[in-house]
Amino acid sequence: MTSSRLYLRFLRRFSTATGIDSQTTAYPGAITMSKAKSKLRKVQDPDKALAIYKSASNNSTSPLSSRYAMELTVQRLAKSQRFSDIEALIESHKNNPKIKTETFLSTLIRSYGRASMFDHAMKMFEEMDKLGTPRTVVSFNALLAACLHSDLFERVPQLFDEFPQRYNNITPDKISYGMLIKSYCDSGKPEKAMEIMRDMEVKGVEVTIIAFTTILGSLYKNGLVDEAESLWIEMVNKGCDLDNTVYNVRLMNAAKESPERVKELMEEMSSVGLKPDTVSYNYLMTAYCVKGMMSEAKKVYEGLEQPNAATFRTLIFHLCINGLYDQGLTVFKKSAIVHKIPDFKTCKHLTEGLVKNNRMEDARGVARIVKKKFPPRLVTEWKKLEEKLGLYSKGNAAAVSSSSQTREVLDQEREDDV
DNA sequence: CTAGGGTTAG
Repeated sequence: MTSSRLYLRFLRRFSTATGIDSQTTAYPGAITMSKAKSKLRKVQDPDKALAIYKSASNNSTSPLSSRYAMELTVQRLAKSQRFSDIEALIESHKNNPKIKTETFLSTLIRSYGRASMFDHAMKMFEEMDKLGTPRTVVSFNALLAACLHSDLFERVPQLFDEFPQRYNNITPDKISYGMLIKSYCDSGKPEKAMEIMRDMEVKGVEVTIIAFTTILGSLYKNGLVDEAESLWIEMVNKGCDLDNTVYNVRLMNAAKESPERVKELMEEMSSVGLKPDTVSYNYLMTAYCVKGMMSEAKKVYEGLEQPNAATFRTLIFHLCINGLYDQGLTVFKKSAIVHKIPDFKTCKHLTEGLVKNNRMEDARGVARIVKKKFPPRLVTEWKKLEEKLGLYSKGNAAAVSSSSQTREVLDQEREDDV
């Protein structure tokens, strides 16, 4: 279920916001914003996230890192459908004198977008006159971003038509156009996005590498490979400053073909002076996975300095598909230690596989980690699965302690909590 | 002191 749908459901149930103070405890000791960020990344519990954020929010710090910390906090709250808390948190920033600067206010608009609360984002945008904040393309772009993150693709073209007319200080720029392009791509209309691109060329608005990348990815995803290839050629001929992300989009498509094709493209990347990154290697790993070459896939994983959440999700999922639950368990433990455990479906696969192989103790070990790491809503869901699998039914109840392997992971967790 | 938009779902 998307967070925007959850939000709509929430709206039907509640009409007023509640304060956040009654529900949170102060986090002991002030910490720096960068410390807060690294703590926030590890924490899923929305109350802990709020407490960490509050303990850092009063320190003098760069707007960029405080924005990031706020967005992390908002995302944690959103996962638990704590929309009134999100509102209270974001609205509390209106007391900051910086609210009169457009960049600061735009950050708040974007944060609402992170929680799929587009109506709140819009309300903040409309309040700008009252707050005395100038309104230019900066806040307009923030509003478009909030719209995209709220999955309201069809509203972006609408805003694009109406707002520059309504507010004479708003002139869409290359980034506004980039988001218009993305809205069409997200709604599965890359042709329409191509039209906008041509339109930009006529109007003399720069088509950035990011806009190109958006369209390229959409063409590939919609199976328009020939169109994608000719767009790529066009980009190269124009002398576009190619970067990792655009190559990664090409690798995404190559991964559907073969590992060899991926390696070929990665070599091309290197030859133009780019260094394949974790995302690039993830596509190589994926290419091996879809061919069932799991030992090759694992080699790619083991060679990674910084495997990310997608690395773990993809590898564990495919190990499970291939019945390699033991290896899946090992990789899962690794993912837990670095706070990047896979999604619900993958964890479910793994646990079911372990149960099927009578590895009840290991299955319970996975379950314990999952319950510690998932947001509350998913934990509820997870407990239903445990019930169904009979994870703690009699006969299994004797061994309530988790296996020594998974206990190590949880011990590590406790150290992190201090 | 000029942000902000793009890539991984099996």
